[in-house]
Amino acid sequence: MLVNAAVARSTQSFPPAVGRGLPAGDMAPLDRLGTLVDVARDATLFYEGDLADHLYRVVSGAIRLCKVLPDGRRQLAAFFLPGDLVGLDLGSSHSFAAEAITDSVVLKLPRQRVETLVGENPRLGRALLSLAVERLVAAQSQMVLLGRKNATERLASFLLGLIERTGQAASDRPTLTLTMTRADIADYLGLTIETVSRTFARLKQLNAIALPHPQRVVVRDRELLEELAEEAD
Amino acid sequence: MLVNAAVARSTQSFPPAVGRGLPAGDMAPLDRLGTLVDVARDATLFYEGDLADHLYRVVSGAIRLCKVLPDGRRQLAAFFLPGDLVGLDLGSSHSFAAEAITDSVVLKLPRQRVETLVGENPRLGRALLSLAVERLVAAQSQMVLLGRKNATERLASFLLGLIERTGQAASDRPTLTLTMTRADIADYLGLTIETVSRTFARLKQLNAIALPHPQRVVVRDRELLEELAEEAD
DNA sequence: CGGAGTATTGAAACCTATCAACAATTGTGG
DNA sequence: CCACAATTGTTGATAGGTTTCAATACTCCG
Repeated sequence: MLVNAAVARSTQSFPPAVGRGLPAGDMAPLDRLGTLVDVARDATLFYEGDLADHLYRVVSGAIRLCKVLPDGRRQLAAFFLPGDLVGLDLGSSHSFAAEAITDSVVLKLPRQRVETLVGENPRLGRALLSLAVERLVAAQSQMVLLGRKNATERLASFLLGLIERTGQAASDRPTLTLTMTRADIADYLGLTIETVSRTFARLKQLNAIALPHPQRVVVRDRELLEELAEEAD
Repeated sequence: MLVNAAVARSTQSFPPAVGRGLPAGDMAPLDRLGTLVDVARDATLFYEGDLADHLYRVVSGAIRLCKVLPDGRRQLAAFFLPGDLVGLDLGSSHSFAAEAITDSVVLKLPRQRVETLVGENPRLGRALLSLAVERLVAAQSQMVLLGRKNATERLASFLLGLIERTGQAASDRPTLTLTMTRADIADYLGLTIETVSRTFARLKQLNAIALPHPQRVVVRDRELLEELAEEAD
């Protein structure tokens, strides 16, 4: 499951998507420590209930944060892409599990080292606070989606969010590669896989998107997608 | 709307419910600055889109954090009780509005002062980070509720959460006073007022609660309520 | 090429929303 | 303190979107 990867330390820079809000380079000190770890598809970074004694930075691949209810219902709270930090709830017990959606590489940072670093480097502390707040705002916006939006609005919002996060925002006809399955999307949007599938069909029929392949989405009409998403912003 | 209150500074200590997780007294420095402000029922602390240039601490009353979609659908992201901090997303634009549920008093802290204080006092920064993470975890747990739970499970979870937050946890037969209306509860749980009302009736019929008054809930069977809530924890 | 996993599509059931009427509570003024 | 009006909450009947159950198609890979 968790296998040490070829230790390619060096001063490599990770893709964006981290402190998309404010401080960018302030997170850099974190990359100086920690070990690179390979995580196979569907392997677990940490389980719900585990002590949160490590912080992870996604180097490549994709991670899902999820919880399973006693009767098997599942809800995803977030998708993490390269550059993202996983496991901010340091010190407590994880209330969600983290699993690899595809074969991934993560940088694993011991909690203690992180805290030492934060103690020495106030800017890093500030950057982490900004990041946590940013995540909180995103979570609240997902609460609006889950609480009040219908299936079409949910999927449209999801696709628009992916466009933002993957840096396709500038493109006039953004193309997305969905690393996650319909089940993951469904559990993230609070729907079933069947409804997700039907809703993809609806978006296709409305000419908002094309679906040359189940995993490949071509946005044909971004404005329409935005109307369908009913974003308040 | 926003009226300056009698300036009762002093070293009064606010009710708990703040850093319920880890650092408690580390938040204290915040109370040294800022002005007390009266907020009338249904008045607005800040609107969605406003620049977040103040942090608020609830002294008395209750605050709701909410967003309204273009067509009028509303979703609440949080209820804030005495001791809670409102407006953590300092520096950006508020993505949610904050409104008083009842006549309330809040301590209003200018952003700049807060940031200065954080710069001088690393423990405060750490406390704010813990708080933000705690909020994030709560938001994620609310995502499970909104995405996967039915009406009964939602209301049961909501009542149990209130018991925790209001310090009734120890009581064998906790009694809650609901300061918010059915509409607020509905918009927090992603339901309609009718469904909330019917679900209260169901909980009453199951003898999980008694409802001597629409605003007063007596928990008659906490274990049953916990079973009904289907909490994964 | 064939089998496992994944995605799509159809029909029926179910839970919640909607529309509507009524009851209870609160607040106000006489 | 009562009466009325306005607000808030409850309850009923129906409609509707999503889920569930089921069958079929597609994709990936050995």
